[in-house]
Amino acid sequence: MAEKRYWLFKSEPTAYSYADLQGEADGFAEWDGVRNYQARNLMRDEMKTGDGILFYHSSADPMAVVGTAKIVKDAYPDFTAWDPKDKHYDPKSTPGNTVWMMVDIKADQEFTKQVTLQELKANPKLLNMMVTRKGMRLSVQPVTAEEWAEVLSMGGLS
DNA sequence: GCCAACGTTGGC
DNA sequence: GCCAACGTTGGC
Repeated sequence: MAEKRYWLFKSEPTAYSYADLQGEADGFAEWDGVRNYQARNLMRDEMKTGDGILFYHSSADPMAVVGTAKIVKDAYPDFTAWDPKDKHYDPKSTPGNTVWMMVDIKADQEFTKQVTLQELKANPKLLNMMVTRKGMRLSVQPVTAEEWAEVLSMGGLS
C-alpha cells in the first residue's frame, strides 16, 4: 500500500463548485475535461484511490480552498474526449488509443471556514505551495503532507 | 476587462 | 528543432 498523497484540484465554481460535488446523485464526480499533459501524467501515474484533495475555487469571490475530497477511482480513459459533440472533444484521443485520462472524486469534509488565496499567500508555512505562485495554471497540483495539514487546520478541520 | 504567464500549434 | 503567433488560464 503506497503512502497516501495529497493534491489540490482547481475548479471555477460557476462551472462546477464544491456544492455541486457534494450534491452528486451518485456521490462522486468524474473529473473529466483535463487536457493538459502534466495534469494527465499526475492523474495517471501518481494519484491513487484514497488520496486527499483540497478543493479550490478559482476565478471566484473569494478564491479559496473550501473543503476536502478524496480520490475514489484510479485514472481511466476520459471518454468525453472521444465525443465530437463534447466541449472537450479531442480527435487525437480515440477508444483504441486513449490520450486523456480522468479520476473519480468524492466530497469529503467541508471547511468550517474557507481558506482564501490571500490567506494561503500570507502563511509563511505555505511559501512553496504551488497554488500561491504567480502564473501557476496547472489545474491539479501536488500538495505536501505538511501543506495539507496546515490548510486543514486553517479551514477549521483538525 | 485587462493582461501576464503559460502551453500548444504550425511554418520554416 | 526553432520560435512566433495564438489561445487559454486565472489573478487582479
